[in-house]
Amino acid sequence: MEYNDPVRAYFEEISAQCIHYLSIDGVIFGFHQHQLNVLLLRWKNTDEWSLPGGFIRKTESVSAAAQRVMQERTGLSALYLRQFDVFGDVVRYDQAATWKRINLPVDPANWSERTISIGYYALVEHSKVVPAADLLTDECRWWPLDQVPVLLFDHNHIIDVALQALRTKLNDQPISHLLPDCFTIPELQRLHETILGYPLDARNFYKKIMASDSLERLSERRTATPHKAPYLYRFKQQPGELAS
Amino acid sequence: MEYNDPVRAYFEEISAQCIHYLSIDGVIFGFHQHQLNVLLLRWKNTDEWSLPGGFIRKTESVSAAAQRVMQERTGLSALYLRQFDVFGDVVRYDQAATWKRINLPVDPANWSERTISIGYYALVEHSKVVPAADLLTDECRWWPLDQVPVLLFDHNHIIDVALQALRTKLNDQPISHLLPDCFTIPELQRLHETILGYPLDARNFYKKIMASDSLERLSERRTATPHKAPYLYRFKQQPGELAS
DNA sequence: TGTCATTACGTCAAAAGTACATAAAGATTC
DNA sequence: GAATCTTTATGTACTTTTGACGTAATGACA
Repeated sequence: MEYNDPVRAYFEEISAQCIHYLSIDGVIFGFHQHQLNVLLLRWKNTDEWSLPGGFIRKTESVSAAAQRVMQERTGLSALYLRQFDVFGDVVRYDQAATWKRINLPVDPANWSERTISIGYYALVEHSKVVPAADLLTDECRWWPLDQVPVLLFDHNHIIDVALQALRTKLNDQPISHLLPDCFTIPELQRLHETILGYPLDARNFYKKIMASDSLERLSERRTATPHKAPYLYRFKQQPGELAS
Repeated sequence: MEYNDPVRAYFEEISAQCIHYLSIDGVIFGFHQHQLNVLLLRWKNTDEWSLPGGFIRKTESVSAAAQRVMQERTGLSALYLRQFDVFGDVVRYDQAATWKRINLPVDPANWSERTISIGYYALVEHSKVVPAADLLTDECRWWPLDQVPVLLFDHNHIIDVALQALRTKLNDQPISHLLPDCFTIPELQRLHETILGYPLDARNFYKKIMASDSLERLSERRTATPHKAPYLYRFKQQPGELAS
């Protein structure tokens, strides 16, 4: 209806330059005000939301495609990305109903009958993100994880699986990429509590983090706090991983 | 050269019925004589080996395709499968050299310039497997993991990644699917030692396994052993997972 | 000056992990 | 048949990790 030439050109470009049947879905996690957030997109002239995603160009690696897609929505480069699952069922959601919800000018006989999606999650520093919508969407913004609406496609399910993968990862190692470079121990604790979904004992958390020997304490403290000023810390070596 | 009508028909069928650019590679692990083995295929009229693999039919889920591919090589159904990574680089290996090595009648301009592979590993009971070659191969057999030759494509790398994923999984839970239904504790210990790559203390291993409370002891013992007959055990509930 | 929430670090006991002992079972050797 | 040898099954003692809880210092605010 409201779709114009750029949109049609966009679809034609995808058709011509990208790998059919295969897409990337990205769960971009941010941490803000004691809550895990995910970045969602609102489709043009609708109230329907979905995860960011995209297709893989024929001359582009899968991980590069994931980087590109996530980068376009966040404005950030060198994102921390992890491939966590593949969503490859033949019928992943009600396609006819979905096309209706988003008013897409798609000829079902023409556009792919089926898409296999490679799931990536990204961990980003919330405050650095500048959300940007794409050609098909009007709005890109953070949603607190517990307020995410019923999404398009099977994206609620994909978020669930991504969160599960994130929790599993947290059991092994402290997670840094969701926080600014410098942070306090209590802030890190809030993050862990939020991801895990249950409270932790501050004293034991402190001990465990210290025992892991992965942080270095800076001389500064966090000022402008109503209480005792906590020390700032930084991860010793940014656990140097970029893509899968 | 040696390829005949069935092979050409096979390629045409894949072209017509399967999803291009996308394949499945399967690392089928077996355990035999204190060694981890993988099932490999020798390509027709060559001494070149590769992992089993295949393409995904347009009306088939990815996990079903993985099941089918692995089932065809092992003769087993309801395999324990895990998707462990996606291999999506644009250039995964030297394609021209590879086509030469396997003498395939492939027109490079025609056949896919690039394939993204979804990696699955399977854990199977070695003795139950009846290795079966496919149309493109002459032979299918077990290879001890530490004797695997230089494989076609990037398959040595894929095996490395699969093994790493398997080891990570082992840290969380004892692995059952590589053993027969009934087994002794020392046999289970050998398996764990083999996967991890280092020896374990029998007494501590016994204690840990017992503490996990996942085994039930049968009244029988393993006879025909040159030493004290060990008890047989079985996993309490086959950790009921089939596909991803 | 005292109150109060919060941080930073401490204590102690239970649980889990690690090193090392030992006795019983079955085959082999003398 | 007795002694030997290897392997299994279970035990003990010590160490490290984890979990519950105590408390003093800090800084804002009443």
